[in-house]
Amino acid sequence: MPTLADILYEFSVWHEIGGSPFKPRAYALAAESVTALGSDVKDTWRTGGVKALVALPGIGRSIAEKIDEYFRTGHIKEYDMMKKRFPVDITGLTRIEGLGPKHLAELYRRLGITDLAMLKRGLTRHEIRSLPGWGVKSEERLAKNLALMERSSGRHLLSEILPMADDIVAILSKIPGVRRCVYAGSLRRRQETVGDIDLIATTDTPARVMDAFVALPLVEAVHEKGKTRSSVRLRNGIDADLRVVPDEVFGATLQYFTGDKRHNVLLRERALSKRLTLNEYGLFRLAKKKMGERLACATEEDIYARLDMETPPPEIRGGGDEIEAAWTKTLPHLLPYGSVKGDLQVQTDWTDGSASIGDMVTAAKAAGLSYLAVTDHTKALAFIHGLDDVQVKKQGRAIDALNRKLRGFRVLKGTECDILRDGGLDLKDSTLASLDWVGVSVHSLFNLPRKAQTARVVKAIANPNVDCLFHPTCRIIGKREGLDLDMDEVIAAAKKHRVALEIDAYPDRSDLRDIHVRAAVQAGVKLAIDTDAHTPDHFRFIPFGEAIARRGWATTADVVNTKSAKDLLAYLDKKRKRRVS
DNA sequence: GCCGTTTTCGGCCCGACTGTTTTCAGTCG
Repeated sequence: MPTLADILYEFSVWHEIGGSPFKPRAYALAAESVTALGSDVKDTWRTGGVKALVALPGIGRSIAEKIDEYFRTGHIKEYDMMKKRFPVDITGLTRIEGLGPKHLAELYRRLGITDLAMLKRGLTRHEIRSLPGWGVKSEERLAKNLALMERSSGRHLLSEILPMADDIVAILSKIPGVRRCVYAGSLRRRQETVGDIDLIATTDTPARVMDAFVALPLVEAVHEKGKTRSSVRLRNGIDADLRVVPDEVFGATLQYFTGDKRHNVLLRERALSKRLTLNEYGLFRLAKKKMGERLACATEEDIYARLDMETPPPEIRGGGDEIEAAWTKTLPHLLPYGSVKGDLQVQTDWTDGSASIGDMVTAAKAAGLSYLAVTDHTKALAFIHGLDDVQVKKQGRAIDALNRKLRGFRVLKGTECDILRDGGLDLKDSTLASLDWVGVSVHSLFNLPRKAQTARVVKAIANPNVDCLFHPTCRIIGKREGLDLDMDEVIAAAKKHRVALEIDAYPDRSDLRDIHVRAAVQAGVKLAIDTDAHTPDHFRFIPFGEAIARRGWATTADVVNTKSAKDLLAYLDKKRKRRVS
């Protein structure tokens, strides 16, 4: 059975083929909404049923009932019927650039093409060029884009793409005639994964800049090349789009291409309601359905201000309630980059880290931090020689000795204590009570059923010696789904026991993710932003953790390690009085 | 099908690029 998002997307394509004017958009937006929520759609449904689903953006009565049917029965009758009448691998085929609903319908009706293999056969036999509206060029283009799709590397972790994007921006900035150059899109919004690189350049000589762009050595193939927009495949398998505009409309273009799509649709609808129209060249008055005077274009702030809104930071532009908050001028003051003062999850060569405590301190200092917590694994992780109670005490004495030598930097004694099968902990309470910072986490039995897994985690954080739940869901992006946890229950337990939830910034973890951060913040649960550093080089992940916090609407006050070491220890002292020793 | 600082009815974002078209349809972001 395809995923829920795929099904909604296929409905959208299906209605597009059928010529329905507005249903395609409705289903497409619902599909995006479901994708953005991930597994939490099912949680929402489980706790609130159809009624709770309707409250989600882009989901109304009709779609909510289909989702309900999907979760209850594993099928959607209307979808199955649609599939019978149009047995086409819509999701698979539309991954090819330039192949949309109308073409799919044509290929199926005239040639019976339903999947990639049949499409390839049609291409080699040159059956496609003779279809009405098609020609040799469009057939060749389809073949080229199919090959590019097969060699595409899919979505990438933000941390992989960001340095690459910085390099490309630097290269483009040197093209003669370029005044400003930045990246926008999902990169600027700091989404956890990025599909392509959206670039904006301003210039008075667009043609020259475009010629230079598509001729760059790092460009492997050109999808499109126009006067103001070009799209290319880079040699590393990633697509990049460049938009070129006059410098004076930079703000409008930046707003437009930062997105996301739903945010922009809502914004433009809001503009329309004020008899204005918004595009990548500015915000204009609308007179007799024609564009009139330009009201704003230089900066994003100008545009939002003319719509009587605050400017939402890019990280929270998702087409949800940031629009409402911007309108009512109640946007939160998100935690600024550079706010984290210490890293509270660091592994050393006492277990599976690569460097000594001293070397990690040196690297943390160089990264601008003023403290770190040494949190080596515990003995349940035998294969990496996790520490037992005696070794933890011994490490503590080593840290005391190191602290006596350090100036302007503090090393906290900590642990990443394993959560055992029954929710018990891998170190004695007396050992835990002797530490400055106790993190706990799951490293085994990832597939326990939801009820048992939730009970296990909740029991662990109910231990009064625990300060933080590390990488709470244990997902690994692209590899491991993560624990089946009732996050509402975990968040409620964290609140009750005053345990912080970690934002593990290690790129393929990114755990908590944005929506759970948001739920934690709304519940008044504190967060810790850590890198999970295993080498000195890993402290560079901190901004990625800060980005997740920002996407979850967190402020400085929500994150415990924005405090100085002294304030953090004072804060933890209040908890320590309740500890069992 | 969704949605509401104009609305429970009647609206629904906007422009660039391509190819096959002599004025536009399809696709994309």
